[in-house]
Amino acid sequence: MARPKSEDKQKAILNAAIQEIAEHGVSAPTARIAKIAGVGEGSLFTYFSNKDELLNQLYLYIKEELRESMMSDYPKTESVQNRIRHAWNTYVKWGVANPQKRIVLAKLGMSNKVSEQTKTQGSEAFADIFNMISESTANGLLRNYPTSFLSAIMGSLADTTMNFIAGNPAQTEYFNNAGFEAFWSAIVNA
Amino acid sequence: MARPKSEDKQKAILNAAIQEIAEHGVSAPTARIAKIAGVGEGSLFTYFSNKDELLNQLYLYIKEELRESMMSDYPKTESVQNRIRHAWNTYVKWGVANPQKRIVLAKLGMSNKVSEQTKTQGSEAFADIFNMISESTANGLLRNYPTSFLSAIMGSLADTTMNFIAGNPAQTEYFNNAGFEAFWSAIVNA
DNA sequence: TATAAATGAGCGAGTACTCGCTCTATAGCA
DNA sequence: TGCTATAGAGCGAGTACTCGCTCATTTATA
Repeated sequence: MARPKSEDKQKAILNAAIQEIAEHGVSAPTARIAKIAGVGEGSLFTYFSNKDELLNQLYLYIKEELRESMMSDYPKTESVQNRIRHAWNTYVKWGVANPQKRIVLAKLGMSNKVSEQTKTQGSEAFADIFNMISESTANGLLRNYPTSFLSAIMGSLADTTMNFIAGNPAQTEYFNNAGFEAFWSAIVNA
Repeated sequence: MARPKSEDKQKAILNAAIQEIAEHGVSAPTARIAKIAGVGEGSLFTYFSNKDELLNQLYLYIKEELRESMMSDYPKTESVQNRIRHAWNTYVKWGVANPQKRIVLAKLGMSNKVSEQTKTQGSEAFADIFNMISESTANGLLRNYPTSFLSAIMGSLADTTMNFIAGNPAQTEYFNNAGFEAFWSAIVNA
């Protein structure tokens, strides 16, 4: 009966926010984000009730994209090592291909503008990987650490790996392999 | 011939900045920092020419304190594994004892207000550890990765460990040992 | 035509930093 | 050992600017 909201504009705002926040931090002004998105500043507030809401939505938007990247061809039937390797590879590949999104995720995570609830919601998407690790710990294949600890180790070593690839793209293969080797040795039961 | 600057006030400002930035991020207002330090806002600018300068000095201030913590009883003559373990233990201990400083270091590091030069200067203090790792790689004791990569692995695994200890202080010993075990397995030559 | 999206000037609450002033530790002198 | 001149620390109201957000108006769609 009236003018409908446009999904395109919502995404334009989110993508503009990624650009601006990657470069200038979470304090990037809404005026600038709107300008880059090609909408009026007022419109930003018809799609997001306030800036905090935008930041929380942005966090979930990026996490969801990452999830799709990692899960689209997830090899459910292969060995645990192969599945973990697949998760590692797709994560690193995504991070290298999307440096801004990776930075924004990190900045948002540290910003105390993103609520705990949002963060929890963001990790739920990765339940498959979480469960796989959990089962492998029970098997005795992996060290008997809490699953959340093993996941966090994966995250931090993958992040470190991506940082080195970002600083030296010619060595992408080398650092990806070295990183995984270190990670696997760290978690596998000796 | 005139009134001398007070080292106490300078430190009061730096410590107030730690408190405020840990809680509210690098955008914590200078007015608030000055108030908590117990000095006039104007005085803040006689000790630091602008806010960026304050942030860079703060970064070095914290790094220096960390260095002292890690190096004060560094066992130069012991085995490599013991020295690395000592570095790990003192780092984790410092981080657990100084959660705010650890957060501030992370926030500053991500903020693009701290210059590359400052960051370089901040890592120079840890040359001893860097060299030890470098020699141990040459020995064949550690995996043949770039020393900077091995150092980064240590940093990120120690950080992850501290996060888990922070969330579960009763398990301090457990996570410290588990973290080191994972770290050592990750870097030692198989 | 009724409704809601779209807009950007405008608002008030901050922001980093300045400025004119006061206060005080020291140097120099007797 | 006092006394004073002086550089510069200390201060916080003021300044120019930026921020998130609103609202009156215009535009597009069911």
